[in-house]
Amino acid sequence: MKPNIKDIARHAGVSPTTVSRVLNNRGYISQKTKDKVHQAMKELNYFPNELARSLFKQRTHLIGLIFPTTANPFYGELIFHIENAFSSKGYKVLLCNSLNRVDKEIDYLDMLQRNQVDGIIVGAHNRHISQYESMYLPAVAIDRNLSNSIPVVSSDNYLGGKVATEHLLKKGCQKIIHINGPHELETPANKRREAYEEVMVKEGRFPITYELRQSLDENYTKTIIDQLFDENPDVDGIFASDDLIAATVLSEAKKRGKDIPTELKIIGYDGTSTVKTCLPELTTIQQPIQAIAQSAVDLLIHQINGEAVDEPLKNIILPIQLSNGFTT
Amino acid sequence: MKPNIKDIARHAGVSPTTVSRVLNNRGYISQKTKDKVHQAMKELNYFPNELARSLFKQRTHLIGLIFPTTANPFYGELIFHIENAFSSKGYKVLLCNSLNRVDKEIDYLDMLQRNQVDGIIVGAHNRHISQYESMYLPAVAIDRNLSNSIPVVSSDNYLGGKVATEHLLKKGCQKIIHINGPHELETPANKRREAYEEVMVKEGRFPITYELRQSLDENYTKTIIDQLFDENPDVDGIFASDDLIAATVLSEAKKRGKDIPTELKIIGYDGTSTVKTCLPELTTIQQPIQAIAQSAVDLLIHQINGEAVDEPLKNIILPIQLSNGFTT
DNA sequence: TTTAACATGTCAACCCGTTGACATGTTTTT
DNA sequence: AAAAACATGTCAACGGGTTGACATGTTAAA
Repeated sequence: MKPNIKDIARHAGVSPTTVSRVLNNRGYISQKTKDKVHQAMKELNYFPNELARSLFKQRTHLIGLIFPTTANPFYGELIFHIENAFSSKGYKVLLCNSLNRVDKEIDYLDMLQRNQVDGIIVGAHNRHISQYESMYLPAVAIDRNLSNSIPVVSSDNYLGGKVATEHLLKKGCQKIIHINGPHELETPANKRREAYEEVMVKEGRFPITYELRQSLDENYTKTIIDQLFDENPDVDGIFASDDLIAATVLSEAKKRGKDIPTELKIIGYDGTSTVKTCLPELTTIQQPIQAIAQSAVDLLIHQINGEAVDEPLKNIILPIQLSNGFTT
Repeated sequence: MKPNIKDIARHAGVSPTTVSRVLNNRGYISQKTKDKVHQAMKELNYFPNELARSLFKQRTHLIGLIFPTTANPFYGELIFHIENAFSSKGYKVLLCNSLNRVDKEIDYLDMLQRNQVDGIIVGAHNRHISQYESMYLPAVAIDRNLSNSIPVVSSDNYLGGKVATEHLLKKGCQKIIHINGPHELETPANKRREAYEEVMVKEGRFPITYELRQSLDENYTKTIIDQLFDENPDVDGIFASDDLIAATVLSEAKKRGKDIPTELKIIGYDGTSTVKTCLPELTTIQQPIQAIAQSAVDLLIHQINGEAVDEPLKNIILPIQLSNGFTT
């Protein structure tokens, strides 16, 4: 079986306490003893059992990440940066793909607490989940209000929606339509929609928002976009609430022979490096993905260390940037 | 502090053993007692400590995933399916982004073993790492040989390279060039290159492979592609070893005013749904991502359950598919 | 009425490493 | 020569659950 600390002690000819002292750099130990112990660990292929250590220390250095899915490039990149940042500070990350399903999110939350994670970062979107309120656990939300006490990190979604809409207006669009995800989820996209609608109204335009409900049908998005074009043959500007929707709009528009950007201008949202590589021509609102990740990680570690979260940190809003492409 | 099993016992007016029996469905317990215990757990917000359970049971239901980065859509999707499959079987997943760096991979491997994971799935690419040989731990590799005893799951990379090359030939390309990642890494792309080179030679053509070394420079890929076009103004077919490279080729070609597919045909590799959404027109070799994930997960759980891995399972090769777009 | 099956309790050992208290001996420093 | 620092050992409690052994009492089936 796996060797334990006693096996190492025996093999190195010292006491278990001495091994523990070497492992934790406590008290006085001679270099010779250190070497002997390290040698023994190597020879027996010993890995200190973190379960036992964590159990005693009441600290796991384990973080739970609840996100919709790593399959989406925005989350894939965000999670990458989050894991990176945690890893460099000695934390490990448990990955949970909630798929924006309430039942999954609740199950994961339960699982993470059983596993004694030191904290969680939640970027999933869902209807309100009450569990977060009674929870005693350091947490940071990304782009979502989980409870009064849980700080939120996000980029400036309202500004993003505003900049996108104003950009299309400035480019001369007469009929601008917005496509958005499910309204009932607490997504940041709602603020983008809000901004779009307010800017439109302020400019004396009539806002039209198409809603994409959650669907298992692969072609659902295409169907709705098709419908949008059928119902609005004169549309000349589309603001999509994320780049993948924008990409679908783009290809559907091309199918219909619409010239981009003369007949139709398109702007997306997110600006992931994946989409930038695949569709460098797409105009989009770029989120500061790495900065969001870093802020969330710092804020969580701050809490884990028992430091208070001052009011200004309760709601961190990071700047977005217009990334000008050829689709507008 | 967090309640423990004794607190629950006291609160429910039963013995700790009874609580444990309820928790594990062991022995005889009346419904009334079960209810009392569950009620107490709810009231005290109790989460059974998995560390303690795992420590005793010598089983964590924890799996380590070592992959280059979730930021890449291929890995993002693969990891999504892997996590999904594990989650449905009661396993949790520790995410490690190795960035194809040997030092990171070794550190993660160490960390995972300290954390007593039940097994690991490795999809990272690197030079040979000897640690895998001495390791006593169920493992599955994706697209890479880690050691003699560790089974490998992959899609048919040789066939993929062959199909891609033959496809370009069939479409009438006269000068086909291949672009590939770093040769020194043990990547599946090497088999794609091998197939390309063999098919070319068999057809009496001269194979030309451009190698993309690992680089921190964002524009490095573009630079090499630029160089490729400069050095080969007559190139009329490019087989890229992944879709993101293909996408870059596509946009660089457009910049040079090359008409796709008449002047230049492009074929990529991977066929992730992200790229399919962004670039539906791209011809590519589609990997069965979900099937790869499922096979790897099944195979690992198989090993964890102590069942032998028969010879045919040691090297699972799944079929690829040509996804015909408009770039060829 | 006897015998199972049911229901719950007590107790201790175990999983593995950590830590504080205390002891003992060796060096090194004043 | 005395005091301080260094080096290692022994021992037991602890973190939080699990499990087997054993005891006792109740209820239901034979």
